[in-house]
Amino acid sequence: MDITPVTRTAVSDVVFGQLVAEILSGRLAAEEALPGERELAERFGVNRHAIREALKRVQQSGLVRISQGGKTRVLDWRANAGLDTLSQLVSAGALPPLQILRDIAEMRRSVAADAARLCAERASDEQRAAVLAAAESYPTDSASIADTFGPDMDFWTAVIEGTGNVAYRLGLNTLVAGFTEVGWQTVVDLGLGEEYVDRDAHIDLARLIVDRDAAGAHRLAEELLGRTVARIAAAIKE
Amino acid sequence: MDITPVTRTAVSDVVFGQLVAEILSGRLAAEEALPGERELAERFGVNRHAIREALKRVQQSGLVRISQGGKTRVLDWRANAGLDTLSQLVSAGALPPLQILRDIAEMRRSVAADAARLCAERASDEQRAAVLAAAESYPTDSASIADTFGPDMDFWTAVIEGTGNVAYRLGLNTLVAGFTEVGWQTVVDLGLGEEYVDRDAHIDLARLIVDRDAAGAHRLAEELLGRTVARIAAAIKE
DNA sequence: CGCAGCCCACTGGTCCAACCAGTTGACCTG
DNA sequence: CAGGTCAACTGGTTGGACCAGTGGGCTGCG
Repeated sequence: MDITPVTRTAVSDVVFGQLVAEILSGRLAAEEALPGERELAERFGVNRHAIREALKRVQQSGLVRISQGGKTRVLDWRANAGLDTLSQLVSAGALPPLQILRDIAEMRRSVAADAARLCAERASDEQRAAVLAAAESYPTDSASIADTFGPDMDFWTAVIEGTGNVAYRLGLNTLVAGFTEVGWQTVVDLGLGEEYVDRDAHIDLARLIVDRDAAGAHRLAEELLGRTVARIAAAIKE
Repeated sequence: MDITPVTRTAVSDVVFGQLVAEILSGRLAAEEALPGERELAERFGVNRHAIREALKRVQQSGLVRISQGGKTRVLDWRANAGLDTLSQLVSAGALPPLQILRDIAEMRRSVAADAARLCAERASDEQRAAVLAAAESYPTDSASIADTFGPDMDFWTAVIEGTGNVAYRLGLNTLVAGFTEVGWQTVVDLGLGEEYVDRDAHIDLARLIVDRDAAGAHRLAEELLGRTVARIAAAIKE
């Protein structure tokens, strides 16, 4: 027997999801006017308040412009949406999952590589020790990719924590959210993520950081994360 | 006479802002329970619906966990908030503006440098031409920093557009939003942003991109944006 | 006396209905 | 025909009622 916890979804969440999908997929073009709240409420078969809760969130995402008295209009999401919208792009089916995966991997590479450098440069002794400890928590060889996800998160979180850069910290959260949305089932299927299992490389990287070898840490991190980028790029080409 | 357009702020926006500020500033600690919606409505002096609209957005920002029947609890924003929360950090006064500025500048450096590389590698002819055109639109010498903001945005937008990386595109939006929130008054006051005015360097960079010199473009972009990072770092030290 | 189990008070979720407040354009007036 | 007026939209706000989970206190059985 396979039990999954029931997921009770709030109506406003459903409305939000559908509106976002309409916009990101381009079915609602930029500058186009949305139906009025009352009409949306009728069409969705829900109360107007639910529509408003959803609409406010769509606005927060930078996807529409709401103005009292006037109509609510769609914005060009590429020019106005924030990085947090990344994860919605997947579920909206606006872009092929593999492309989003590649984009995430590329951003991760440059951000994490720089983080490794900064961490080596200015992290405290405790923070650098934490990085090494996280690296050593990596499972040995035979572990499956799924089992490596946790330790990998811990490792990079420790590195980024060592930089003291909030933007990197929050950016990591967003990228992980986007990645999760794509689902690492895709990752497993494609045989991506060899890098994850490379325990030794992570320990080497941690040592470089502990030794304050900023340049070396930067180089190794870039190489390490570049592997994933290359794999995805290869998968796309097929 | 100095006329500023009146800004009519929705009550739910005010509530949202205050709640976010309470959380980001740490006055509401993680795992702490928020007052009930009915009590919040009474304390803010607004209707419960307004509270709910705000609360839903706070949830979307990853700052609270809402559960029907149970109480709404605060989350650890460093571990759960997305990059879009960056701009709120400023207005909430959770962190010194200069630190946020530094963090943004650092992230911009690594992202934009990588974007320059990728753009040189794989942008179409039209896209690379657009980059060059944007660079040439830079004002000459005597322009003030404020006047350079527009052209600078255009230039980097063109570069990132050339990479075809959505994550970079959306990330740029978020970083700019955060930067704007800090207010470039701070930037001007500190005499930061010499880089902005360096028209020649941008044209050189554009040429490297047009010539598909990925490594060269990466190096120059990193140097160019690194100037800002260094300036801010120096300002912080004082 | 101890504890299982019920029950109610409290949480958030949804709905209905009304009214306020800007925006817009059709229409009427001079 | 130019101008101003006003009514019919738009979103913004309020009140109140009720549904639906949660959790702790109380009750009553063993």
